[in-house]
Amino acid sequence: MSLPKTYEPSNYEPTTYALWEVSGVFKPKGKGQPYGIVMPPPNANGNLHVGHALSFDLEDMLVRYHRMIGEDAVLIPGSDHAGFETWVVYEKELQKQGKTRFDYSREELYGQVWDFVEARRGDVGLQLRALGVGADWENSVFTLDTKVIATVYETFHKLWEEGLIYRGERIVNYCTHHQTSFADIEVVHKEEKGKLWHIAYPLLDKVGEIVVATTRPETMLGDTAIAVHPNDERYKDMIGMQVQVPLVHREIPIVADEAVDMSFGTGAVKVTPAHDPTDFEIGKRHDLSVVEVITTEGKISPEASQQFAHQDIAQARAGVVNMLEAEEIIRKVENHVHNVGHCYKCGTTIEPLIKDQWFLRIGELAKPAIKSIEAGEVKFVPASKGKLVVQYLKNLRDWNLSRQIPWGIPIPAFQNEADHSDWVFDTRVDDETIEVNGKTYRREEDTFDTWFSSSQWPYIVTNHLQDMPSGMPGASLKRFYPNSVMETGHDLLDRWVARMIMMGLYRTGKVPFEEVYMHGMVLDEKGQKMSKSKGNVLNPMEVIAKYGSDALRLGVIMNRSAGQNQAFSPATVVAGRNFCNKLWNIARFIEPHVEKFGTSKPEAKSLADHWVLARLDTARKDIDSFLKQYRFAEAADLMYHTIWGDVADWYLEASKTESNRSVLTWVLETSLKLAHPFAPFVTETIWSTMEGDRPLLAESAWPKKPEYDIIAAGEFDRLCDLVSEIRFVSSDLPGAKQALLYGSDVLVADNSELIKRLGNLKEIKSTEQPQGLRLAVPGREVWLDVEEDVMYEHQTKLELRLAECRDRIVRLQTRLDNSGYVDKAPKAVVEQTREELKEQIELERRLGKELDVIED
RNA sequence: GGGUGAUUAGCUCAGUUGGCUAGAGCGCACGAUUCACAUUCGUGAGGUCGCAGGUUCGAGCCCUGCAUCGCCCACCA
Repeated sequence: MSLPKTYEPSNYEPTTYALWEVSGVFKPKGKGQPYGIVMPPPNANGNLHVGHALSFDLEDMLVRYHRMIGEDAVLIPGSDHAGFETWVVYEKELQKQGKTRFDYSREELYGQVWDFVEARRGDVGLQLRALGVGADWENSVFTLDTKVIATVYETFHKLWEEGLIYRGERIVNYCTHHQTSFADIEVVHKEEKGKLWHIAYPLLDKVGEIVVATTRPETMLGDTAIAVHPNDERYKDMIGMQVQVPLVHREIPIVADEAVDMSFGTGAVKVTPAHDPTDFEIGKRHDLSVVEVITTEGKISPEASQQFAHQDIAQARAGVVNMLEAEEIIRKVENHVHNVGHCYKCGTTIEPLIKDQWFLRIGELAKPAIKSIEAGEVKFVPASKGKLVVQYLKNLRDWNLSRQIPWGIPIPAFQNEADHSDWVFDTRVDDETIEVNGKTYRREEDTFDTWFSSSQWPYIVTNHLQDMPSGMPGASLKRFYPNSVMETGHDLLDRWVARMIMMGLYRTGKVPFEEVYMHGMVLDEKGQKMSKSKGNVLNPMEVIAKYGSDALRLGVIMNRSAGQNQAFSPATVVAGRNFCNKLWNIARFIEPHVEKFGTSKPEAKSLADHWVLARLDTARKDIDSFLKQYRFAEAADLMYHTIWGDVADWYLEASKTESNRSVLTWVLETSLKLAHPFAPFVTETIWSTMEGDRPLLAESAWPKKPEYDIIAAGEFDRLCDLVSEIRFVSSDLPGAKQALLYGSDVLVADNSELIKRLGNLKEIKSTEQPQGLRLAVPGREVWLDVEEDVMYEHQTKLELRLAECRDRIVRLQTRLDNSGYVDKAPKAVVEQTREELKEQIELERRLGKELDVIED
């Protein structure tokens, strides 16, 4: 025996992967129906987690399957510079060295982070290989590769030329710790307990005051108006009057604006355009001046208040409240729970600040995307995600593209030193200043939001926009746009998938992919979200080291449905590991019988032969259908049970009585093929151990329908029914093996050796004078030869079964007596019920006879 | 506040045009075993499918309401 007793994944996985890689099987062939998946690029800097394992395993399964059914399948890998994510990690490194970002230029920092990432970049590739992910490594793309930057610049330029890009002072979400702004989507809102202060502002045009309610009294230093609702009777008379801001004694107007909610607080709101998005909008409508109170460091600015200058926000708030109390103009303080934005990395409260940023107008881009999705040009699995994304696209506001971090693609824009409103597009981003038409322009120091480049990933990776002669390396990838399917986590629906559809349509006029499969999150064993801060992140490499890569794959895909979060289950991984070992031992059993591998044609002789061919063929068809519907867990489950149950437990056991080399060979080949997408390593390892000239399993063809006789296969089903009944009845019987007696029963007569082995019987004898327990199997004339007292013990069990059987008969009969059912249900269903009833009546008769014998 | 998902066996979960006695893995009980595999084999126990109504010949699945848990989105100061 050339294979050891148990499968040890770590002994084979690396060499098996090398086999694939050397053979070039993962590269596109250039002919056949294109099937391309672009991998959501993992962060180049860092380790994979189990969620990645799920994602990449699903992609790999799809690609392996489509390759085997003859398509030109490719998985194009990549890695992500992950702008902000990586920057956060690197900034911590800087901190350790006692440095900050301000000690270096943008170029220096970019270079440092590049080296930092480069040193760890290989790890991700190794981890992906350990997962068994068969990707086209030569065409791997890094998100900062020249071709990426070039395309991103083209896109930005096109958007600029078409007026879809603008630079504007807007309220941005600013993290004072990371010193950068964020897109709305990157802000995490949390409920916080705060206070609602009611503060009286004295009127200047008449005696009196107007009371406003605020959660942020310190921002009153920057108030430039009070706003009320135009329909609010309480304040109608005051609209247009001037009031005085306490503490700073600025005169500001009372304006009417529909954005004000009459029912909240006092119905009057202080307007601080510099630090609140709504206030900013009100400010624009009423042409209010803007006073910035809070700096990018999160301190009070000296321009706003000498008194509170350089204090942090909490301190200033306390100070302001104190002074207001001293002036006796706080009318009321309420407890108030409200949502506050936080940095998703460090938890710092996000400050809405005014900054000059680059924005992308979303409206015109979102419309075609919505239309395409609604027209079904992009199909979502699960379908509900399509509706969600449309909802999201309809409510999108303009996209802030600017990030104040050096690790990213520099924004290719320059500002006229003499005229700050004059900006030009230029890609010479390495020059701090450039000359255009005799004027000096200074470069923008900000970089793009990572998702701006990521949103263009499908057409960049496939070189779709590049003008390439067909022979050129990389030109062959063009046929993979639009991608066949985008497989990614449902958490990226908004920030990535929606944007890819928008940008894909914008640049190429085509949707970037035809289908989207969204997997759910892999939670920890207790069902909690995995996160670094909780320390419950599971490294897939540890799981692989313990159980093997295939076991991990089976463990994460089984028992899981699309879009649904689910806890990681070590028990399922163990089940996967055991399955691999089962396959291994199936191979060990069949190996001595194997004829030439790779060209086998099964010649079925016995009933079992016909049956196993039928079972594998049916399984193949059903796996096809499951995989086409992205029902991975069901496909894997079917594969698992067909191989373990049908092949191992029935067919191999049967072949111990009568073996058929050609069928055994085909069964092993076919099992390996069906299992390959789900367990690539162990199947390829076994495949390569067998005799015969043939390609690697990974490049072999998916099984085709073999020749078999459906009647013979059905006969074997009858035989299995009999064996199951024998086992069921004898499991209760005390003592040694039983003997089976039969009357005129051809199936039993022809297969007595087989039945004896499978039923674990002492012997099988033909008899004219039956005795013992008559077995209640429709169509059979068989008895278990047992002593009388044993029969009495068995009586209760029989009675129970008889009762159940009668119960069923009543139910079936009632159903058939119901004219509504007979008239309205499909004929086939009614027919089935009739058949069922006939069978049950037959069973009842047999059970009755069995009991009669005992009672006599 | 809006949206969305979940609720099925002791545990983790499948169950896609409504149709046989609701399934899997793990766990549990009983039994087996030199001859592919104890990472094994055989047998079994265990479920009013969250609750209440409705539609239907027929509902785990469709409709309405309720309850509990989760996730996402959101500029009520």
